[in-house]
Amino acid sequence: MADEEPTSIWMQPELHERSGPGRRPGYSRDQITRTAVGIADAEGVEAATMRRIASELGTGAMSLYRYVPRRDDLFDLMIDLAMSEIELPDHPSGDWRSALTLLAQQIRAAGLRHPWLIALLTSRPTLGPHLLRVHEFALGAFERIGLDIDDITGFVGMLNDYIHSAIRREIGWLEEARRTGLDPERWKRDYMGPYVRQVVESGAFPLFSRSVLDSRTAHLGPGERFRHGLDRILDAIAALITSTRPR
Amino acid sequence: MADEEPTSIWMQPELHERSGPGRRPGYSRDQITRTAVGIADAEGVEAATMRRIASELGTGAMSLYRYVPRRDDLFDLMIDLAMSEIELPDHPSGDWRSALTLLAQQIRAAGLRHPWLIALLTSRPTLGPHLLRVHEFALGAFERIGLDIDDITGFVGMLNDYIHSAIRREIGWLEEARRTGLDPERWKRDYMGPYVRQVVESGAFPLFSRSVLDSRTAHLGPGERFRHGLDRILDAIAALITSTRPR
DNA sequence: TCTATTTCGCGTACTACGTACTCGAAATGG
DNA sequence: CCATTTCGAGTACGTAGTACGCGAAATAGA
Repeated sequence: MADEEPTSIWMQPELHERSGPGRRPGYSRDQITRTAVGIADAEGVEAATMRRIASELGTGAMSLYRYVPRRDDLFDLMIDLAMSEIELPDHPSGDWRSALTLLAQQIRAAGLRHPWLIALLTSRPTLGPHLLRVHEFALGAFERIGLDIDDITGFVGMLNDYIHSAIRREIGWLEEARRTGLDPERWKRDYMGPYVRQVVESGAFPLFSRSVLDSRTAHLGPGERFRHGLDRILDAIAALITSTRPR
Repeated sequence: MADEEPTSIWMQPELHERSGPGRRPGYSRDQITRTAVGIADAEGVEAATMRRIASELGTGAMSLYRYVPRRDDLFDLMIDLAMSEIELPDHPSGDWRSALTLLAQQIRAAGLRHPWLIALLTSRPTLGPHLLRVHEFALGAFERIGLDIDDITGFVGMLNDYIHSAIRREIGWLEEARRTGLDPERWKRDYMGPYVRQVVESGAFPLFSRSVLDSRTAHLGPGERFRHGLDRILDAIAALITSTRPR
């Protein structure tokens, strides 16, 4: 009857078990979302088109619009499905560093399993229930040591900023290679490599060049590098905690 | 003759003043990029289509492909044009904190002038000359106090993570409102507002709710909030510097 | 000045996207 | 069994990026 009010996907009820006449829905948001995630994992988020998802389900593209108002809402559902895979205790236990290290590694694992996740997550303001659950866990880790809510929010923000950026750095050029259709090794050697070499050899950016050439951490595996940076951030937060709350 | 090697846009020469027969180019990468930036600033990056840019220049879409191999390369050019507006001394002077504060505020100003900048910058690995210049400046601020190159890279990364995320937070939902076609006030009240209210009232996420309701920093203006978070990060870096380099 | 050669401008066209509209099919309550 | 309601999905529209190809323009050499 009336226009659907434009509001968050989380407020709009799913097609339900009703009482009353009429056909029963043959699909579900969850089923559609899982299909979309499967395609996006394998071929990139840009392959998860409405037509493609529908054909994977053996139906027509327009059928999906009975379940999801717009494609962007499907992105929100995909994000939250990925976040639902993050396994955390009901409440942070032990010291805050180990709780947040667990959190960070879970998010990293999800980000590697779903290379589109971080890009979507940071490109739209979304607040699905599982994202809220994870966020609440992070807030809880700091709350246990009695900090002000604004400080907590700030620290969780710092941590999130690092986690997201580090994952992006880890998969960024892999994704770029996939998008441009080259295999990653060729991309690095033929596409970006020559340009970086020219920049280095030009001598115009000596510190950048040193960071490319003289890195002692280059031998670290990706997981170790992530962990190293994470420890750095946690050190920084620890320092801020002791300095802002000496009373 | 031979296929154009797929390589970075910065390696591919512009159509030039040549010697030899043939027509002279009537446009330039710079002119095309400035047009694209103008459209993106006013109507969002998704409005800066090849057709639209071309029609703004009074020509056809395919003409642009004489100057830019793919639309993605145009994004790289747009990013670097925006970065070119960042004014910095040739070398960092004074203490590192004031140098980096200047840097951060310049980047924030550019990010507000060009609301698409941070989204593009963090969604693709790009290294244009002006981005390198800005990066080199940040590295230089730390180099003056005699740090190891890996530490410098880490600190600059921390700082960049904050700057980008903070700007994203500042303009994120404004951009989302524009994308969905609502005016920002209605978006906040009608779209996201009811959902957040429901989440808060459900009581399921008490710390998140407190961060929404009890924020003492809510009265701060955007610039002050940015500055406040920036000082926090610089404090954290300062603490790391004294702890990793007490010798 | 004429002409051969090179390069630019850009019209046409193809594929693929999101999604509005519509209506027949299906399933249930009475 | 039928009236009512809801789902499934085909068709179609507008808009992307961009491959292809050709006529127009401009210069170098004669």
